[in-house]
Amino acid sequence: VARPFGVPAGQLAPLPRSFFARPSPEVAPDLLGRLLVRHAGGETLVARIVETEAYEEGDPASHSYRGRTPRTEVMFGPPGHLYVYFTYGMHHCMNVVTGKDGAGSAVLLRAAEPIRGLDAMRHRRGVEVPDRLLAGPARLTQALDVDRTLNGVDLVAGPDLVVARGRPVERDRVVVGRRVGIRVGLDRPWRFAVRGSRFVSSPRP
DNA sequence: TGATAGATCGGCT
DNA sequence: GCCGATCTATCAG
Repeated sequence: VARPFGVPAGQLAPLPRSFFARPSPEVAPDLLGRLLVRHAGGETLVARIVETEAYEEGDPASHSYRGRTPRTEVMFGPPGHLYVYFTYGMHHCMNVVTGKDGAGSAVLLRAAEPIRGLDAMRHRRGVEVPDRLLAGPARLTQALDVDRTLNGVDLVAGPDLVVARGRPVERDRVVVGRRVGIRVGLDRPWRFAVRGSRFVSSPRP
């Protein structure tokens, strides 16, 4: 079979919008094993998602909790788009918008396994070991050159960034745990990771 | 591995 | 003003 970017061609088809139009706790584990295909700097970067977190409307840990604001506008928009925010004065984090238009829910992408474009990622991150290139939400955005200029882009149509089919991870290969870096909403076990993957961020679930 | 401090600024109270 | 869906360096064990 043809392997355009180091993966079978069939895995590069974008996920349909209907995939994202579900509650985030349902979409988040289903994103594991999917591929991020990023076109930047004249080349194509590919990474396999290994860790995600769900954020819902009515969830005190979610940016959407206090309602619609200029920052969270995209989160309340139609599913299948990218929500990027800036935090701690220096980091960007990226989310996939989920649920129905108007819902205010999203899935934070926390870690991925680098598949293609390792050298470009190493260059942007200033790190050599593959295990550390994409292991954390801000590391992921830095390596893939994602910032607020990509806020709101369509992940189904592309072309800047696409979430492709990849190969979904079986339920018994998924670890569930507490979300990281929050002080409220800890009762919702909405962190999902590929069991045993060395590309997952710490603390390990 | 675990705990801790510092960096640095936009968003919202 | 306060604090954050974080990261890195550094120190202790």
